[in-house]
Amino acid sequence: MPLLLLKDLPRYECLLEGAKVFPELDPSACEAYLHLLRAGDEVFSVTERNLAEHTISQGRFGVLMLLWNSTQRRTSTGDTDNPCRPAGPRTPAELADAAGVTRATMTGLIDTLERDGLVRREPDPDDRRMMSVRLTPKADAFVAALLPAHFRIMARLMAPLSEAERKTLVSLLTKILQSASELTATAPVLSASS
Amino acid sequence: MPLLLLKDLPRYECLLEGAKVFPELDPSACEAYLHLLRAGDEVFSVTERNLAEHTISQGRFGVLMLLWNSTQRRTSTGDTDNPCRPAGPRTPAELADAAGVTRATMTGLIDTLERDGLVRREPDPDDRRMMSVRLTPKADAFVAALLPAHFRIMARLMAPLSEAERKTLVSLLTKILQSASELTATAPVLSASS
DNA sequence: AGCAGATAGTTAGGCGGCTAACTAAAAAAG
DNA sequence: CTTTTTTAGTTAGCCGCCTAACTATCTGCT
Repeated sequence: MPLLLLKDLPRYECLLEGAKVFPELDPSACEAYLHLLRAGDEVFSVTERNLAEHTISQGRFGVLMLLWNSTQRRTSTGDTDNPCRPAGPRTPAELADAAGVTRATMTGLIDTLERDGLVRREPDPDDRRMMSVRLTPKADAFVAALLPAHFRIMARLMAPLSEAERKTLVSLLTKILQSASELTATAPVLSASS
Repeated sequence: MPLLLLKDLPRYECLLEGAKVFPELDPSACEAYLHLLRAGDEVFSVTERNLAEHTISQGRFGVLMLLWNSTQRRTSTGDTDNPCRPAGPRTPAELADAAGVTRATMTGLIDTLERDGLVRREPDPDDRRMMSVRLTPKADAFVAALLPAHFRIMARLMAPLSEAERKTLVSLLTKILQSASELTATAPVLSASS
């Protein structure tokens, strides 16, 4: 997320000082929060820069990956129950849900991908409201050429962490993800609650 | 970072399977990468939703915070060397640097804040190219009213983590931040390197 | 059958990122 | 002292995100 605020994260002492003014300020929570956003944004922008060299955005890349997974499934040799390849060709609505964006946004992404010749829209024969989105051969080659560098960057980013540290990180992030989901689920009226 | 791809993160077995096809794919690195982006995005959107209830975006909130810090310093009782309040009133260029956005973006943010009466632009008397951006009293009250809930949300998000876990998380994220900076600094030609 | 409501996709308009091009002013070079 | 270069800020235009409103189609109720 762009503009995640504060290129230089505040020192811990400053958070302690802030806690004197605002009793709600939990310094260690705030520090973790800021580092999480900062690291996420930085990592995001590193991969984004790599993708940009191939003239594609994170969003469109995500759509290609989702469709590519579907393609793989279609051409795979019969392991239709493989949980790694759950679905077949996808509709804009499915893609939007999987990517976590609105359908309006997906329309725009598919527009751009189609203009660039990476994707085709085909009407669904059974339900005339629906469309099927498919990768073109050009897109297959494009993704296959792109992925090695993409994976290499992930490996580079995580290089300083041992396997154990990576597991720890994932488990900590999972806990945070959990509490974030709960905050999202419950009515967001925390203005006065504990 | 909106659209960070994949609402449901892939299972670890699927990453292992992918590693068979792409030798560059480091499963634990990829898992950590995906969790980091996912958690960062989720946490971001939780706070964003809270801010949106007060009709302000993360970006504009960030600008207000930067300016608010300056204000605090100006009104503080003489501790001019306090590292927590490094600078005085700020120019658009300084704000852009501190927030990590371009000056063009900062112009837009300040435009909106000024339109909403939270900020004033004042010409610099010494250098007629420069502007000074200052918070209005309305903005002071606004920020003071907003921060408690904001801090409460951070605390809620990090609630499941112990103090020790938070320290661990911060240190792991710091390592990742470090390697991300190195990747940013070195010419991003990793297509063929190790 | 016929109509109300749900669903798929698009369109319109706003915001916040970006780059690139521009203006005005200050600083540096000659 | 003029000319060139650098710097501060804005503008214009693209992209991806959003919400809200709209069209077309399908589904279900009576």
